Amino acid sequence: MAYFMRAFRVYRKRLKNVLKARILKVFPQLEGEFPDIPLTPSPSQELGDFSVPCFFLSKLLRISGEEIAQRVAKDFEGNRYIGSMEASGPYLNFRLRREFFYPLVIRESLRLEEGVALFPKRRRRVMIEYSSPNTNKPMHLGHVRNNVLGMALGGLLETVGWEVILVNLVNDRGIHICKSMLAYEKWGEGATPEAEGLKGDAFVGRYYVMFEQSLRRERERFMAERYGGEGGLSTALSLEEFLALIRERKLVEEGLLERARREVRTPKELEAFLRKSVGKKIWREIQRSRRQEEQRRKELLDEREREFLRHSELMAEATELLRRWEAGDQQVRRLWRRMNRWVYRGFRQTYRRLGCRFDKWYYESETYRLGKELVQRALKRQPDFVYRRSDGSVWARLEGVVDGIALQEKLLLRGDGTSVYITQDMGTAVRKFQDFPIHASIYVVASEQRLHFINLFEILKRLGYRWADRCYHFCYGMVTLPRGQGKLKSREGTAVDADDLLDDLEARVREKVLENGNVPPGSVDRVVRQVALGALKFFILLVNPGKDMVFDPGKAIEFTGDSGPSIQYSYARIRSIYRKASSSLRRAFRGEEVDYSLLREGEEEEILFLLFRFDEVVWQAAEKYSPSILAHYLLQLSRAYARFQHSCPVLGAEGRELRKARLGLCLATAAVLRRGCEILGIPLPSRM
RNA sequence: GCGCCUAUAGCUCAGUAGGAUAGAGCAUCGGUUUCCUAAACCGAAGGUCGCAGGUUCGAGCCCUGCUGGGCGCACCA
Repeated sequence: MAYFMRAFRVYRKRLKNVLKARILKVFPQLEGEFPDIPLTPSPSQELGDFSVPCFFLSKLLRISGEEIAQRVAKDFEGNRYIGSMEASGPYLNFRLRREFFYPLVIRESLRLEEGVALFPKRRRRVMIEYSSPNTNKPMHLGHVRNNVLGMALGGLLETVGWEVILVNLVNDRGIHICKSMLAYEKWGEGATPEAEGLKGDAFVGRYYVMFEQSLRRERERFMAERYGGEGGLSTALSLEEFLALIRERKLVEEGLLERARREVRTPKELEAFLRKSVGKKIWREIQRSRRQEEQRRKELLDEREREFLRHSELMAEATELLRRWEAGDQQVRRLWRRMNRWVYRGFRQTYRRLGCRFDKWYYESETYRLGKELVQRALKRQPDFVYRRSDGSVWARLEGVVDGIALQEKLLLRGDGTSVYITQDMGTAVRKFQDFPIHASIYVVASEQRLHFINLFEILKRLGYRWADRCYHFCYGMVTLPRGQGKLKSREGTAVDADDLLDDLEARVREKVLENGNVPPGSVDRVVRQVALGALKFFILLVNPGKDMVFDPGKAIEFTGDSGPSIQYSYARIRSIYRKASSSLRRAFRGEEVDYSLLREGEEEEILFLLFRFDEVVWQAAEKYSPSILAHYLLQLSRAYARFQHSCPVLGAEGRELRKARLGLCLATAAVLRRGCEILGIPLPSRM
């Protein structure tokens, strides 16, 4: 018995060989330079099971696809694999022999239930860094996407044979942590998460928000004092300001402006109004003026912000804490350790809920100095690449174009010798390859950091690390709130907290579970957790990682339709059928031959052909780093199963042989759903 | 100002390395339960695939331009 699932691949190979032989019989001149056959599922069952678009040979043969298809199909007599062939335009459609194909699909799928691997081991290790939270606040929706994608990617790579090392690089030091610490020192009055009945990370996050709020108040006072009422100036122009700007620059006639004033209520509407009413040239001029004005304001605001930060007492205190932390001040370190412990305790709970696994934890407080040494060494050994400026700062001379992006000089050490973000990441990258014999290193980090990683990998490459081009930034899009609410801002407390989200989902699931009453009381809690998690994860995994996604906390996650619970539901119903099957039927199914060619309904066929694609889908999802491919497939299978179950009775089918065959189909479907969900990190309850 | 990403049904998303008539779900309207879990099933309606060109037997997918949206271009992380 093979230790991995290979029958599908062998079968596809044979199928192609048979097709190739047939084509060669008709076109012997193709011998020697035969291209790979593009085998695709037929668009509809009426046409056939599989199709080959014959364009792929028309260049070689210099015959139209139509004629090729016709000549290949003509007088085909059938063989062990293929029953019949038919040309339809340039497509060669054919049907498989059921008596051979069906048992193959079902038996092979059932082996998944016995724990058979999908692919052989590759004896290669890959490290995946994901999650990487800051320890000053709880994880929010953005982290949830990261965690869910990280785990799913790990599952996929493991499935295709990699040994996967999952790591978390915790950002446990820096000014943001000092902000929480300062607020706690000032206003905490010795409170603890236990005393407040709060999760540790939520507790600490509260002080971070407190700091930011006080800072905002301080900013407002400062701006009001220094700049009068204009303290609250914003970058974007208000309607009045926009109108005034256009008048001041005499860009359009007074009359038009008056009309605009009557018809328009917001800057956005004014924009639309003007675009319609003025010529292209003037419109451009307006756009340019507006941008100019906004740029001017931005610079002004930035200058004022810098000025404020220089004078801010709170910031001064936070910076002082950071300085003492770096100097190893015992008291500060004690507080830091204490607060971080609280946070980790909270994080571990959340990770447990989300089903995250980490094989190794890295802490920036331990790794942040590593990069400095690299820089110092490069400064000596590669002066043409890494050099010091007169102000003491150290730079990398990056140039050229990578992925369409022109590289620029990059700061590696500040004038005072301290390291910056990229310096730390350089050190950690090297550390990873020292700690583990890994072949590749993947970073699951949001797309806003694309440039950072391009720079990082390029620097490592220039420093002579061969593995630099086996580092990969798995970037995923931002999670945004609907209706232009923009980013989730944890500072302002507008972020959707991961724990709150799960709590909310669980409450809704619980209601439904209790209402349905299919779950024994002792299992309700577990099932509720599984279904809520399935809903959340599936919602995220369904979306292509590269794309931004809109998350509407109120509406986004439904338990109906394209959702995790709908897949869990299909699975639960199969388990239910199996539970209700008589023991004699189960025995017969296990012990006797089953005639799967009895499965002749369209609904049954649809499932069989989907099952047959499972290994390919997983392979492709892994190859493309795209869990959404697998997620969509599972949904498709689950839908097909629901249709089948609606129209084909299993236990009530006519005849014991048909009952056996259908039971096999159900269990094969369950096996594939289970394995697929397992890969993605989605739990499947057997009742719900 | 420069660069990267993106634009598919009212909304949220798919679209398999150019291939047959562009698909799901939600929402809307209509139907299905003495039957293995109605978190389901069936049907209707909904589209100039942002706009304009180009490449070829063929383009939602590739190229060019334009427009809208997101992100980036820190001695922040």
